Amino acid sequence: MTDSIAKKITFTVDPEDFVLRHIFECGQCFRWEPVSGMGEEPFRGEMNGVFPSGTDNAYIGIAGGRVARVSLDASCDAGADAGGKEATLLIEQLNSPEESNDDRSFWNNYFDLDTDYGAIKKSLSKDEMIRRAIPFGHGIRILRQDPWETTVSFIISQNNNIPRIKRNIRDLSALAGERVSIGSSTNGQTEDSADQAHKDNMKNIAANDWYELPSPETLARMTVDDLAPVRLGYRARYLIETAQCVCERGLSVLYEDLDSLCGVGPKVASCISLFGLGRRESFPIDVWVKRVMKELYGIEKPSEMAAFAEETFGEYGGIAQQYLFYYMRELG
DNA sequence: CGGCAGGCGGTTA
DNA sequence: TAACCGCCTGCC
Repeated sequence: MTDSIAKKITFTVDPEDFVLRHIFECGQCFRWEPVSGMGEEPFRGEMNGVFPSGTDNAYIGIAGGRVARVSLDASCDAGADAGGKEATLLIEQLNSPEESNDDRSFWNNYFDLDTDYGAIKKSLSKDEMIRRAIPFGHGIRILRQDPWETTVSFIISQNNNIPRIKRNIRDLSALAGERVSIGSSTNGQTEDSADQAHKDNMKNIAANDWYELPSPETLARMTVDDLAPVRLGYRARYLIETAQCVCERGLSVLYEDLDSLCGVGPKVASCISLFGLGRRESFPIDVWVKRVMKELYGIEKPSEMAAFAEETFGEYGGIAQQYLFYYMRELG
């Protein structure tokens, strides 16, 4: 990474409520990868969520058209008051979108830094299971992601695994998205598919450059054949049809409207609401949650889980879901 | 080789 | 409305 062109933005955060690994590895986002220490070239290989030893506090990724390296310095100590710890969140941003005049407010919003997670944890701790789950994922925060990106991401996520979801999103962006200009990158274009050659070519592009997700307008004009190199499987048609709907009607904020999109059912609509629309009460029910609900609360019927979550977790259902997820993951 | 992965669409009772 | 099945793909 070329330090000279990076814009540095810092925030003071409470490390108890802010852990990059918890934020980026919980399955809410798919465009961040762990990178090794200061000053080194970022490594963006297929990590499958595994960290190189000792380098779990820096990530590189893209959000809101901004490519950035994000790190947290853990070397901090208590302030004079209240015994609260502090850490510095450092964002080294490599580019700025054309019309952006306030990158700082973008990241402040993206990481939802005005929300007091300590208070949320306290509220959720009224439930004994959540109280026990929190230590395993205490630094989670629900990011405020772009609704369209969230929609695309979670349509792709169905019946899929995280490494491939990440790869699909990256390849889709490389194939059809706008290249992000960060000053020193190579140029590359591909058109038709001699399959293997195209695949290799695209891998090279994706490895060296950053691309934004294609817009609804771009995707709506594409065909399943156009998207074949990305190897989305049956999800390609879902994406195109959804893009066409969004172009015609806009992306609704209503759950019922989201649910009616092609390739979007209850789980994906809940994820869009939670991760893309800031609806913290939204409680996505996936296979992991079903296991948790059975193991910890003895609820076996999926049809009863939403109501249970609403009663038990209320306005913070989505955040409770994240703590439970980490709890379950740790316990295996 | 079959099983499976952070669901959904479509079809049946 | 609940239960079932097939699905692209990649990895084990």
